[in-house]
Amino acid sequence: MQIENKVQKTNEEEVKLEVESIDFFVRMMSILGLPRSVGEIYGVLYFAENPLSMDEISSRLKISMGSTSQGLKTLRSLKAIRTSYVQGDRKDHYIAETEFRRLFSNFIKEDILPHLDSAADRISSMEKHVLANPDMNQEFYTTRIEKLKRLTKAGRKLLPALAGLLKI
Amino acid sequence: MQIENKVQKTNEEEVKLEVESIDFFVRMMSILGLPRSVGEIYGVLYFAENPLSMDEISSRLKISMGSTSQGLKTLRSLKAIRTSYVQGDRKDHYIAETEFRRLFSNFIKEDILPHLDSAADRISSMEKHVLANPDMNQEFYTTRIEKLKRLTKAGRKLLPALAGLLKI
DNA sequence: TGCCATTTTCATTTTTTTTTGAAAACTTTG
DNA sequence: CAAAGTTTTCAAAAAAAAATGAAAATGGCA
Repeated sequence: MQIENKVQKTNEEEVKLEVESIDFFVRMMSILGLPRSVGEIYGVLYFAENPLSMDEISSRLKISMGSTSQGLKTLRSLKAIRTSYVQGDRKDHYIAETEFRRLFSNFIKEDILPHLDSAADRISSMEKHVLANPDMNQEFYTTRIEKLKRLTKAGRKLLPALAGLLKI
Repeated sequence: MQIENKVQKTNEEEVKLEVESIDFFVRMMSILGLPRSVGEIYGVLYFAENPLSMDEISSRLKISMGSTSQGLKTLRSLKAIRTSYVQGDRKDHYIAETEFRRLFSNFIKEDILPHLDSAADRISSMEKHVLANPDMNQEFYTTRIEKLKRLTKAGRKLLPALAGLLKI
C-alpha cells in the first residue's frame, strides 16, 4: 500500500506532464509505425522517477495486461526499456532507456535493415528477368535497376551511420 | 486500340519484372507508412517505358479508379510522379520521378517535419508544468525535458540533411 | 453553351491492425 | 512441492485504415 502511494502521481502538474508525455510518445512511435499502446507505455516510463511494474503501468493507462505485456515486449526488444530489480517486490519493474541514440540504432537494426536485405534479393531477381529477354530495351531497364541498387546500398550505409550522428 | 497495345506488357519477362517491381515498392512504401496501393502504383510506373494513364494503371493492378486516384494524389504530393502530356489523348498520363534523393527530401518535409513542429510546442508546455510546481524534483524532470529538446532539434537538422547525403 | 470523357470525392464495405480477457504457463516462496 | 502471484499467449472483439463504387465535379471541345 505505501509502495503504491509513493509511486502514484499525486499532484496536478505531474498528472498533466504525464498526459503530455504520453501524447508526445504516442505520436513519435506512430511515426515509426509502432502501435499506440507502445507509445503510451514509453510515455509513462519516460517521466517516472521510480521503476514501474506491469500492473502499475496497465492501471495508470487503463489498458489490459495483455496489451501491456505485448507493449513491454516490443519495447524490450528495441531496448527502449529495461527491467530493474526492486527490493521486496516480486513483480518485474521497468525503467525507460533514455539514450535516444541507442534506441534509434536498435530500431534501424531491427526494423529497417531486414527489409533492405530482402530488397537486395528482389533486385537481383529483377536483373535476371531483364537479361533473360534480349527484346527488352536493355539500356532503359538496366539504368532503372542500377538506381535501385544504389538506393539500397546507400540505405544500408547511411541508416546505421545516422544514429551515430545523433549526438543526444 | 493500337496505343493500348503499345503500352501493354506483352512478354513474360516484362510481366515478371513488373510483378517484382510492384512487390519491391509496396514494401518500401510500407516502411514509410504509405498504403499498399501507393506502392503498387509507383511500382508499375517505375518500369514503364511510356507514360501511363489512370485507367491503364487501374486496370493493370486491378484496383478501383477511386484507389488509383487517391494513390496518384499521394504520389503527386510527394513529387514521386509527374504528369506528362501525350499527343492526341485527352487523359492525364503519369511517369515516375526516379530521383530518390528528391523523393526522400519531399517525404521528410511533408510527413516528418510537421510532427517535429508540433512536438516542440508540446515540449514547451511540459516545461511549464514542471516549473509551475516547485515540489517536483526539478533536476530530474528538467534533464528529461532537455533530452527531448535535443532530440527534436537533432531531428530537425539531421533529417533534411539526410536526403543530401543520399548520392543516388 | 452543352455534352461527353475523365477525375475526384466520400459514404459504405472490406481488410488489417490492435486490444481485450481469460486460460495457460511460468516463478517465487512458504 | 503446492499454492499464490505474476506474466504470457492467443482466439475473439473492437478499432483503425484502406479500398470500392457510384455520384458529383471538373475540364475540354464542338
